[in-house]
Amino acid sequence: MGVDTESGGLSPWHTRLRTIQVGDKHHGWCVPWDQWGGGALEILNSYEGEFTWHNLPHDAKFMEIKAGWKVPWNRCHDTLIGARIQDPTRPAGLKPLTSRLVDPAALTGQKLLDDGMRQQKWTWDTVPIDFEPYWLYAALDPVLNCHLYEKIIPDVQARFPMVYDLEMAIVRICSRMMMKGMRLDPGYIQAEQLRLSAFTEQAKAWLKATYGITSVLSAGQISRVLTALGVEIDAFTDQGAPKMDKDNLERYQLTSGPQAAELIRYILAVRHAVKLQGTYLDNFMAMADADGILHASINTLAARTGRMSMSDPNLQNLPRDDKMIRGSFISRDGNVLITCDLNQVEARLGAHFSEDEGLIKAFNDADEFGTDFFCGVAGGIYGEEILKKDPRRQLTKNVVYSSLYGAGTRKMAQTAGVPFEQMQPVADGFNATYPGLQTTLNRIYEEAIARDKPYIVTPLGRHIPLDRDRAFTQGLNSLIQGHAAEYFKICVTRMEAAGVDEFLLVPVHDEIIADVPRDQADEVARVIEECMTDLDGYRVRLTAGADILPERWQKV
DNA sequence: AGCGCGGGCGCG
DNA sequence: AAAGCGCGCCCGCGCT
Repeated sequence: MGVDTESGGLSPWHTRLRTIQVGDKHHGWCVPWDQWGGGALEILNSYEGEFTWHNLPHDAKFMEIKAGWKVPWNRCHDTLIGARIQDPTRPAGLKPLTSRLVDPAALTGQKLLDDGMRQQKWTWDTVPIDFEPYWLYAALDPVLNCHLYEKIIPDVQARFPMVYDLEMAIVRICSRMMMKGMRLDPGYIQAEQLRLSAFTEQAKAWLKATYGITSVLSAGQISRVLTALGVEIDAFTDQGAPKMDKDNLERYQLTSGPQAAELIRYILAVRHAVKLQGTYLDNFMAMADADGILHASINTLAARTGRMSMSDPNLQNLPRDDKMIRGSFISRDGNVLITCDLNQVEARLGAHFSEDEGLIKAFNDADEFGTDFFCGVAGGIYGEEILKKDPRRQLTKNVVYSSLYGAGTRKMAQTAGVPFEQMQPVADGFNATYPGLQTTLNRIYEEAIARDKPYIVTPLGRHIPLDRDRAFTQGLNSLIQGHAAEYFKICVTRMEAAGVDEFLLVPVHDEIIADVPRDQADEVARVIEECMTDLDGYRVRLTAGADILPERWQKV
């Protein structure tokens, strides 16, 4: 049975459920929730077979929160998940997908509905349920979904069985995280908003009065003023516009006179303040529910590598070093927040996949003797003991990570902030001492481009497509990032099996945040660490470290 | 007014 | 021969 819902908007905490639709390959029913909701639930409850959805976690929120219906996860399929496993780069919306895989006519209804809504200025909340294109194509959705099911799910279950099982488990666990949501501290946020806007207003007034600059993001305005102040602009975007990003402005700041330097200092400070307030604080408040809980959306299969993404708002890119933004999130009463992240998981998987004896030994030594991995690697390159404060350690670290990402020596030097000539011997020394990574990088590239459409295969059997003209830089990184993503997802399913899934809040690529009653914190932190640890499944250990945060999402 | 894009910037 | 990977959100800008 195919199931779908229509609502007034995307968030069940801000909009209403309007219809529940059910259907099979030949019939679809569109049931208005207000009038006949009980009937729809009757249908769902009396059915004992398997359900198919397109973007189950989205509908699950409305079904559980608005309809009070418990999703029978073990009887549910998701054709969106299946489609993204088949090909993560293909448009995966219900209608584009159906038109491609089943019948081109699937797209025609969308246009009628769009035109009608535009003409009448209807939104998803106000379009009348009896507007024919609305109910007609709502009822069609579960029908299309049943056709899609046949094209996608058996194929995915046959070709990617472990990946599909893992992704369906993650959809279930992350749905629970979304419904739980994160608790905000509104007083704290408001105070920070006021502090930031006081600065921004004063600085903007100064920029306008002194230089006529009305926007700190306008490259045109800024470059004109800098030029007038004697700065020679020498960096440009692909389109030929003056490049006014942070790196270049900081460069001009160092080489220009005091006036230009002061101007740049203000521009960067305002940009930073605007970013913090606009991207983060304002959105936190705007998107919170009536109880001050923020239910950010998790896309469990967003990136082609299998990574998750988040939106509305994205909680995976909160500033890390400045504690202010993360401080907006607090534990529930009587609870503490726990964060647990995998230790250097990409570098460890790089060592694992490279099969390089030196890199593997460097990790094993570091784990066994509690020493620093990068000091060990640097020691191998330079043939002498390297201490943690030695600048050669940082250079080595840059070379290791850049290599995992397929960067060339030029980019390595740029990232490290050193001249090319200084980076070259380090890169050469690394490749001579630890040749496995280069060999693996080349092998993966050759294997991938030998295929009709280039792709790599992860240990779980996931296919990650590569762009042919970028395959060299994507290849090894896709394998590492892709397996890190699926390993992390496996860890999360272990947490569910261990019974701590009820505490989980947010997945951040290699880190999980949890909200735990204070008296269970030590025990849960230990369990989560254990779920993220694998001591013998790889050529190096995969380990994790948990921190208990007494109040806010801030390391102490 | 709404849309798409480029540029910019936050994270892992 | 040499080649940084993956996201989401904000604003300015040109276009419709």
